[in-house]
Amino acid sequence: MRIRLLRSTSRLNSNPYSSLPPSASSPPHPLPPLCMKKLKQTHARLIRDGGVGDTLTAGKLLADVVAFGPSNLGYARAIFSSIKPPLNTFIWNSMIRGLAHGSSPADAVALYNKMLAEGYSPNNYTFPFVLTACANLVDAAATPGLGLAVHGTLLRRGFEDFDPYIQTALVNFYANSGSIDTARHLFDRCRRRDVALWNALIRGYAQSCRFSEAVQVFRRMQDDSDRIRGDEITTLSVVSACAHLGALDLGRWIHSYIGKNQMRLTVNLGTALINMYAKCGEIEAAFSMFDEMPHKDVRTWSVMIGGLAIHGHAREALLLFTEMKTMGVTPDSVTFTGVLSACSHAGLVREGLRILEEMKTIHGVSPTIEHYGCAVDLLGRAGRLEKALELIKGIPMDLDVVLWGALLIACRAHRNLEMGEMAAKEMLQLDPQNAGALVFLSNAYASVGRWDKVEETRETMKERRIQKPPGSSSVEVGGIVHEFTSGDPSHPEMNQIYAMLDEISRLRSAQEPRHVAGAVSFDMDEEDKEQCLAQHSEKLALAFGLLKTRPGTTVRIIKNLRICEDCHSVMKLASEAFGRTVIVRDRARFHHFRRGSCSCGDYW
DNA sequence: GTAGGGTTAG
Repeated sequence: MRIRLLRSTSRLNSNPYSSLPPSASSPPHPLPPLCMKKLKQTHARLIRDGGVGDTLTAGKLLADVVAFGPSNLGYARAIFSSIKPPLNTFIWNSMIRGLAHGSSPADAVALYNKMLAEGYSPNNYTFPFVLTACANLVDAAATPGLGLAVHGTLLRRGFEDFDPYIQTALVNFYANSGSIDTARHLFDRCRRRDVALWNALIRGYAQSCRFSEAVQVFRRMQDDSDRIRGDEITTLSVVSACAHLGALDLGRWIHSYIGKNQMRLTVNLGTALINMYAKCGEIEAAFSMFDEMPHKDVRTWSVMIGGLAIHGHAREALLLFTEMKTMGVTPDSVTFTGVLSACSHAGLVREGLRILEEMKTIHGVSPTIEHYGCAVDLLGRAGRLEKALELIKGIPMDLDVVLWGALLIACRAHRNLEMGEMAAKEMLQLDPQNAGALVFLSNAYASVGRWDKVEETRETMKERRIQKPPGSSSVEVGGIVHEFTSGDPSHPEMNQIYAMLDEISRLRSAQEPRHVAGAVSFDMDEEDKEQCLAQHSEKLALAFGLLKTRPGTTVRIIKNLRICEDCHSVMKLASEAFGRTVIVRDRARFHHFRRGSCSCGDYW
């Protein structure tokens, strides 16, 4: 399958949207910087006329400035500190509000504490602001104490039970602080639930990577007696959850729900849907939607480029990147992650390195550790391990686990034990609990018969109580997502699944006699080889999908780890033998298996 | 006079 970008390439130098009606679009950037200028003029006039000395007037000015967003925080602070006491609650609230959305939300909490210390009384407006600040703290999960104290204060003052804004802010705070179950508890206790409260919980689950529960909450919202209708924000969160889950049927349903409820297909929604289709394996649907969007912002382009990248359509991703720039859209840090990952999945080493270089020199976007990670991945996959290591050594910032992890994966793929061992040790220095590094070491030592080292590594894992990440795969059959875990026999139809696996294995030995089930030459996959290869979760999902869908139907599998060589070849075989398209999304990318071969060209 | 919920990558 090729993405047909011919229309796109031929329109590189023209604006294809000029002929389209603007009705289905959002207005482009509505920010009016001129008004800020007007506010400053008002301020000047107030100073001249002496009106700024009036607390009420100064408060209004402050609130207006804050409403413009965090870019004017310095100015807001100056106004705030020029107001002579006694202040009123409105002024405190406005300043806390401004700080809560700024780069240092801790300042908002500090100001709130100062307000209390000086004997001012917070009101029902104060708490949503300060709770938002607590939720926005850089590491909200590590410092829940501030928000908990705010919660205590508002309870003591009798606020919790009647104000929906405070309740929503609380749910949001707990969800952001890693306590989604507490958030749920509060939600369940609320008697009147409006759409924002539902949204806070849905997003909370999504943010905690509990996507199925996010979807469940959305379904419950549909059935709720209050008959609350979802809005754009609800839809954005749910579509995003579908993308993570790979739940195509549900995603399509939401798409039609948008139509049925006469919701406007805004740039944001369109972008979320494009992302959903791409992440659910429907790259062509994603592309045609992209093509039809009359207005696109940087996210729309980034999502499409990233989507093409994970499907291995690197050339198309690069073409789109060029087109984006031609259209005057400035690429950002996320765009470059997509572009670099496109290069990486297709082995376009030279292009990738050039783009990494040009990020800074031409586009003024400083590479982050993630971009370097992509570059290490790019070199590593292509087998240029020494060059990857050299790149790592030249990185002008603190190295992280992900970066060494990229090298580790490359070492695993290219059987470089020595460098892999080094990378794993670096990872363990940064994160002693890193399961991936320890599993690698254990498998790698086993592969060369270093049983003493194997034993030592396993002991370490036991001592540190590290669990191997279980491989799990899901397959959607009739709108229901079935999940399988490696070696877990608990599925009620396991006998049939095993029978199907046996059949595949017979087909296989007939075709490739050297591949007797379970025999592998080199023992360095992501999953532990103690578990029989035959029971890798994607094989269970494949067997189930083949059994439960009509002949000719595409089988779609989502897997949490990278697919191993053995499973990859089984998928190829099954696509041929059963005449099926099998689409597997693993941790890194998509594999489309058709007629015995894979879209990745065995490069992954 | 002021408020809560937002999509993209790794």
